[in-house]
Amino acid sequence: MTSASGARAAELTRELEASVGYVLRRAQLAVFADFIASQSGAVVRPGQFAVLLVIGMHAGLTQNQLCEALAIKRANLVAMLDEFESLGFVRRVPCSRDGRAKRLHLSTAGAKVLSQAVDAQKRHEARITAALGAIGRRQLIDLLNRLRTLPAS
Amino acid sequence: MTSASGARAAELTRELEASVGYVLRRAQLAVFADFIASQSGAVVRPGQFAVLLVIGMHAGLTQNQLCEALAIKRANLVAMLDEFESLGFVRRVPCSRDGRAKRLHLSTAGAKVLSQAVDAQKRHEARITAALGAIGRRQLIDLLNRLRTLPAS
DNA sequence: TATTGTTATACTCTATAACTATA
DNA sequence: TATAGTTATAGAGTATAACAATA
Repeated sequence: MTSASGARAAELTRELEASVGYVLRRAQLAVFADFIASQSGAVVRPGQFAVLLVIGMHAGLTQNQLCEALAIKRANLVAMLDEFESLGFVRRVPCSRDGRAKRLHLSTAGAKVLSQAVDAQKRHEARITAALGAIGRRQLIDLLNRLRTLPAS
Repeated sequence: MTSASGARAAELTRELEASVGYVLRRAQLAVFADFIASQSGAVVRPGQFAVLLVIGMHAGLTQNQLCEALAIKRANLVAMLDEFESLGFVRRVPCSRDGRAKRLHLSTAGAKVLSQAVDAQKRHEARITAALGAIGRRQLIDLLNRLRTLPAS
């Protein structure tokens, strides 16, 4: 145990710095902040970016498919789509084959916003590559993907 | 662009899987879920664990020092410490040298809860090491630490 | 019966402004 | 004046239960 007198911030977290969860969380916050800072004009948050990108790349997918792909709850997608629809970025189109489902499409305005966000994201990823190197970036993604399938307990 | 008909979840996120931010977030959620699942008895969330651990390892540090170390807002620490105090885990002791500050200490009960949480965290980290290997784990932490200092813009 | 989208709700995490008491 | 802790508040993110319409 260390005396608290004169303790500096870096010292206080020494034990936590060896914890994957802690370092992972701090890095994730920094990356998201950089993602936000990279935006110009209309600001799209990471979750919104993911939704717009998947709709843009897979026009006509249903809300349920989108939720399963991004691991978000159906109930939580509703408000985001309501906002995108009110901004004229996304259209919900009744599915002809299944009267319960709605297919999602980007409007021209939505495609433009997505395009700007993609440009910003490229600058953002370029800063990450500058920090890690291309090889380090690839290693990081591989290591993170291994964590996504941790045994349930 | 891919047809949405018959699209599977894994297909829909193909573009995002190359994004560090997306993979990082998904991994962070999985790691935190595993951290929670590793607990037995009293459940401590990751943020609570960090607070208890830093107090336990650096008894007598002030709330402000704790906040700077963990990058949390002073205002947001108050409720957590109120809860810990009401549970008898933490004591706030007026600082003799600075009448504004309060020094933090774990009670015996708090130390016991922390000890159990540390045991759980060791099992949690062991699962991570099993998934990544010791070398992969070290590489991951190094790569993540480089992301924590991304240029502001 | 089961599923899709929806509503309502609640809890956690985070952020800002303003207050108080001290320095 | 500046700082430490606090209060109040608001915005995101996430989770569950229940409902209507449809399968």
